Amino acid sequence: MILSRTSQYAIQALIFVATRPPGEPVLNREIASHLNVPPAYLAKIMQSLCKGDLLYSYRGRLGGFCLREGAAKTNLMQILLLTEGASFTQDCVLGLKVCSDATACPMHAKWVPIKKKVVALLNDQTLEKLARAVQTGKYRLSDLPSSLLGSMRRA
Amino acid sequence: MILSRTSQYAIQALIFVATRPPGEPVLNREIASHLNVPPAYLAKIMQSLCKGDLLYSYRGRLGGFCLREGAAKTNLMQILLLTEGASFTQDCVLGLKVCSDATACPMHAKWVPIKKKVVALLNDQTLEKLARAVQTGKYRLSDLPSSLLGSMRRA
DNA sequence: TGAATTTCGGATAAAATCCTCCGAAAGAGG
DNA sequence: CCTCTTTCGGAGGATTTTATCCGAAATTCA
Repeated sequence: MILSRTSQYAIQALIFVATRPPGEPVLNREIASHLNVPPAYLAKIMQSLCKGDLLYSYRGRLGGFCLREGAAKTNLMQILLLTEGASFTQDCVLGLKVCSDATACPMHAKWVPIKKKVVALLNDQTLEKLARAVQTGKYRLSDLPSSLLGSMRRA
Repeated sequence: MILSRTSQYAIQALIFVATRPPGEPVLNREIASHLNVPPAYLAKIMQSLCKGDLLYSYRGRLGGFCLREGAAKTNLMQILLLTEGASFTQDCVLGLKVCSDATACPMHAKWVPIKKKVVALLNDQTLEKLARAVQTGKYRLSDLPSSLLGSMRRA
């Protein structure tokens, strides 16, 4: 409904790294298997997150990825700017090239307040917060073991 | 940020047809040129809207597309069910296969209320309402003439 | 009947997104 | 030094989405 797979993988991976002790590099392989995501594809995404200055990468043994200093304060909006591009929250819902308060599509007036809420939420949710939510055990990043899948789907 | 091009074209086209006198078929060609949308592609979309029981189609001279009786009361959610599929509002923001109140991703709790607002809006906006908004002249469906484009972009 | 017009249906092309592969570079440890 | 491990970078494949084309069927009108 909203995010590309690339964005979803990027956010998941960053949260996962944020749950790990800072300074200890996490392997791409480890992240991918924990998130159940294609490793080779994730590797590309991790690369772009390095270029976006969110991660450090280290090669060789003891290599892997670490959050950059301060990156724990990164919010989802900043991540999505990297993965979805700047027009992410700017585009018109109906796809008009120009749609502003001055001249708008028929959804504009009702849509803008909702979009503002979405943007506010994305700005508010930092890796730190999200990682903590996972660490408490109340929320999760990985898929459920298939043995539990049947019972949970119905919930 | 939210809708596929197909969905955007579908909604635009339906609103446009809804602004025209009911019972007078509107040509695909006319819709496409007014919305500035690829005609051959729009034709496919119109076809699927016919199969989704939103439109009638007539072939030959005096042919074209009309809203089905009662279709003016169609809301955007119903249209998107046709164009995006049923999972449109059900999928997890972070892409987890299972994400419910019982076992959720770390965004779930904050995301659900916003999603509810989006769904409520989509349910509330009918073709009738949207067409009327266009007819008053306050809102528009077509792109701006390029002569005005420069001044409006800045608004 | 025949000509013109329009949608229908299927095949196909183009572009974007998602994903894989592989050699090279860099680092760790023996 | 060599070997092993990891990310890097570029090329390429697969799938989905977006878009085009064309012959056939239906309809109108002369």
